Amino acid sequence: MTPTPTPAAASAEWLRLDNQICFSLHAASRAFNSVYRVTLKELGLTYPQYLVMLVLWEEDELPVKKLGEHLRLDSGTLSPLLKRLEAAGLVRRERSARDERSVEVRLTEEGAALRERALQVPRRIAEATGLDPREINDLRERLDRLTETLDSAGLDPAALEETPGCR
Amino acid sequence: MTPTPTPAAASAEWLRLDNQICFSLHAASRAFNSVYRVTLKELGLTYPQYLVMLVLWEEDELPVKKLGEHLRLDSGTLSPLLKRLEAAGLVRRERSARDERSVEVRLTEEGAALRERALQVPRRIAEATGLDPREINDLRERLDRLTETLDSAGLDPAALEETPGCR
DNA sequence: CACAATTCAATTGCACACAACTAAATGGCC
DNA sequence: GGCCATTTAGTTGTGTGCAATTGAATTGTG
Repeated sequence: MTPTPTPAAASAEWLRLDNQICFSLHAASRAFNSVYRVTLKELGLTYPQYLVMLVLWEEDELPVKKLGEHLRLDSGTLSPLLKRLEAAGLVRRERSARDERSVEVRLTEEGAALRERALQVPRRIAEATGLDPREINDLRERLDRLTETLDSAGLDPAALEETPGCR
Repeated sequence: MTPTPTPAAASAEWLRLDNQICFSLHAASRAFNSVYRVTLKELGLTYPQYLVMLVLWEEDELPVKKLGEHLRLDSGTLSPLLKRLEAAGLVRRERSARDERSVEVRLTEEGAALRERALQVPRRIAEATGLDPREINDLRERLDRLTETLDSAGLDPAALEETPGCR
């Protein structure tokens, strides 16, 4: 099938393979998102909002900055998202007294209470994946390692230089 | 650590596990997206636009509908995206003569020529993942199976009913 | 032929995601 | 104390992603 063809043909082959892998990741990500959307609809949360609530259910109160580090999201994404959560009555935002640059995000009673209804979400998602906990855990570890590798590769500008064939 | 605790505690544990898995997927997806963004910048393409171009480099011409089936995207996403590609001079859109509901998308010469410069993209991405082709293929297959399972689970409204504990 | 159901692309509205920028507050240094 | 670099949220602009709707074209049925 691929008997070490010419370099150009090999690149073309890679372009097809790449086609497959980026399709796969893109599709899986959106399929997951879709399942979460359906499941979270009755809680009135979007998927990213659910992620924020997950952190808050563990931490109870923390500045936007810390939230962003947990979720790898910047203020451009979090500011409007948190405003919507505040408008929904699930969180409060208030300037820190100690450091007025910082905004502390904390759960309202309503927000804390929502956790009870959210307890059923993970099981539903796990069922939808059709995987057992061991497989889920394995996939999670792979994805974490992949993310770490991608981050370190992506943030390094030198990586672009040391790649021959750019010109 | 988890010696078959009370049901409520078990759900709480799942909520933490779920925390991990959805973080992982979310982060991996965006990390990938980020690497593609950097790599595609010099081609003047976004990641979804690159996906569209990949299809067109294989198919050369096809209606928006088919494109959407390949990519699992609807016209709400594709219409503005294709307009941008057209504005960039990479594709042409024209009403089909046979069926005037349909819009045929085809590459311009410039769009076809861009393929040459895109040939180096897959290798860069593969390098950034730090995985060998076998591992990439394995991951791809897992993701494809997962997507298939998620889609069939998500589109079935009965799945919500047969889940006890919703009330 | 007429009419209803279907198909297809486009549009609208909402919610991320992220780059780039702004503005306020803080901390370090002289 | 005064000044400057840094930190922190927020804002703006662009580009998806998707649900819901619109409108034109086509197909099926009587």
